[in-house]
Amino acid sequence: MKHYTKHPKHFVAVDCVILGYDEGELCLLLYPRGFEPSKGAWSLMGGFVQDGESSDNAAKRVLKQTIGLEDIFMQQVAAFANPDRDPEARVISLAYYALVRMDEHDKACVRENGAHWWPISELPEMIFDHGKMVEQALVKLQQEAGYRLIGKELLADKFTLLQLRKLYEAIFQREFDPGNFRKKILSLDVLERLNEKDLSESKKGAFYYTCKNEVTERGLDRIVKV
Amino acid sequence: MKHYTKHPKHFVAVDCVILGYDEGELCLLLYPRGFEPSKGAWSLMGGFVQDGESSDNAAKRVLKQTIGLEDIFMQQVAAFANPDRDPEARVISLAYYALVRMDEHDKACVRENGAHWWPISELPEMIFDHGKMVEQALVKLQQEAGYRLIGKELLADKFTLLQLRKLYEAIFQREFDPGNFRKKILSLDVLERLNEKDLSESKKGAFYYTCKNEVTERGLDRIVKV
DNA sequence: TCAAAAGTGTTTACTATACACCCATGT
DNA sequence: ACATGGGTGTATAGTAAACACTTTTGA
Repeated sequence: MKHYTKHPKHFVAVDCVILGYDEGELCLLLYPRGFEPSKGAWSLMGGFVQDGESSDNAAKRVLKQTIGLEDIFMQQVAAFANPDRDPEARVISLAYYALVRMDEHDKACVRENGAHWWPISELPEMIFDHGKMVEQALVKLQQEAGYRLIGKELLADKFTLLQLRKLYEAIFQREFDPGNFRKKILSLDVLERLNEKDLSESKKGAFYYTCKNEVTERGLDRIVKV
Repeated sequence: MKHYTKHPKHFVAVDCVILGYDEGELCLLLYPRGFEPSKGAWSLMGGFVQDGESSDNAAKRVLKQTIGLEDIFMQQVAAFANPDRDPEARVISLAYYALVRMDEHDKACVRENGAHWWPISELPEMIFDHGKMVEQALVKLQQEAGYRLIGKELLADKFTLLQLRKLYEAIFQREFDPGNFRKKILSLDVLERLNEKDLSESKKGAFYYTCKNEVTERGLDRIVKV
C-alpha cells in the first residue's frame, strides 16, 4: 500500500445507456435526477462502484435496481474522466450500454424512479456529458450489430424477418431492401424457422424465426457494410 | 457533496500500451516494475490520475515522462476494474494505447526506466491484466488502421509504399498484394508523392510519399476488409 | 379485385483478389 | 544478364444493391 497512498482517490461511477426497441424505434431510458447537482434534469441511470465490486457488476446492479432485469446484454462504452464533468465533485464515470426487451422490464420498478422511455430521435437535453455517452453507445451498438446478429436482445424470443429488418433500420437509421436483407440474414445460418406464422402484419403471414442457441457466433460475416 | 460522500473512493490509474514499429515488426515498450507488488516483473507504463487531471492528460503525462514525447496519437482502450486485479490495493485502470516513432523517442529517458522494446510476436509475461490490455489495444489499432490511414504516426514524415505496406502487414499480421495495396491506398487520395526516391530498397528506387496535411479524414473508405 | 407484405429470382455494378508483365538499375 | 523491387494493367470471382415478379389472403 505504501507506494499508492500518496496518490488521490476518486469517486468512480457507472452510467447505463439503457436501450429498448418499440414500434420501429430505439428508445432510451432516462430518469429525472433525484438529487443535486442538476436535480430534476434528465439523466442516465447510474450508480457508484462500491468496494470489492467490479464496474461490470456495478452496472448489472444498477440495471437490476432500475428495471428489475438480470442477465442483460451489456457492454462497456468508454471512461469519461474530465475533472469537471460533474460540477459538484470529481466523479470518473464508466459508461455502459445495455439492450433490454421493453415488454419484459419491470414497469413498476421504472415508474418508481420517475423514469421515461425516450425515442432516440427526440432525446431531451441531458446532464453533464450523458449526451456524449449516448452518442458513443449508439456507435458501439452499430459496430456490434454489424458483425453479430442483434435480435433476441431487443425483440421477443420469436420474430419475423420484417421485425428484424425494422430493428436494423432503427439501429442504422437507414432502410434495407427487404429481399436483400432476407437473403443476407438467412445466409448467416444463425436463425431457425418455426412452423408458426405471424398474421398481424400481412395477409399471407410471415414465418417466425428464433436465434439458433449455439454459441453466439462472432465475426462470421459482415451483416451491414460500413 | 452530501449525496456522494457515502460512497467509496478508489485509486484510478492509466496504463499505456506504447507501440512502435521497427524492421517490419510492431514493438511494445515495457518496463520492470519498480515497486511492490510484483516488483521487477514486466509492466506497462502507468501512473495515477491526479486531482484536477483528466485521464487523457494523465496518459499524456505518463508518455511525456517515459519517452519524452508530446502530441502523440493516443486512444482509450477500455477500463479495467476488477476489484482484485491488483493484489496490493484496489486500483481501477484506464488503458490507453499510443503510437510513437521509435526513432524519435528520448532513448535516455527510456533507458533510465530500464524499459525495453519487445517485438509483438514474443512478448513476455506481464503483471496483472496488462496482457489483456495489450490484446485489446491491438484490436483497437486494427480497427483504426482499417478505416483511417495509419502512417505518419509510426513511420517517418516521408515513406515509401513498401514501408507502408510492411507496416500494415505488421498491424494485421498478414500479407497484402503489393499491386493491390498500392492501388487501394492511392485511391484514398490522402498521400502526396514527393519528387524524391528511396534507393535503399530497390535499384529502381521508390517514390517517397507524405500524408496530405488536410483534416485527418475519417471514414472515407475501408482500407482493409474485415 | 385490390392492397400489402411474403418470398424468390435476376440483373447490374462494384470491388477484392490473383496475377501477368514491363521498368529501371546495381551488381 | 539477371535478380529485385517499382509500378501498371487485366481477368476473375464474390458480393452489394436494385428491382422484377409471383404468392397469399383479408378487406
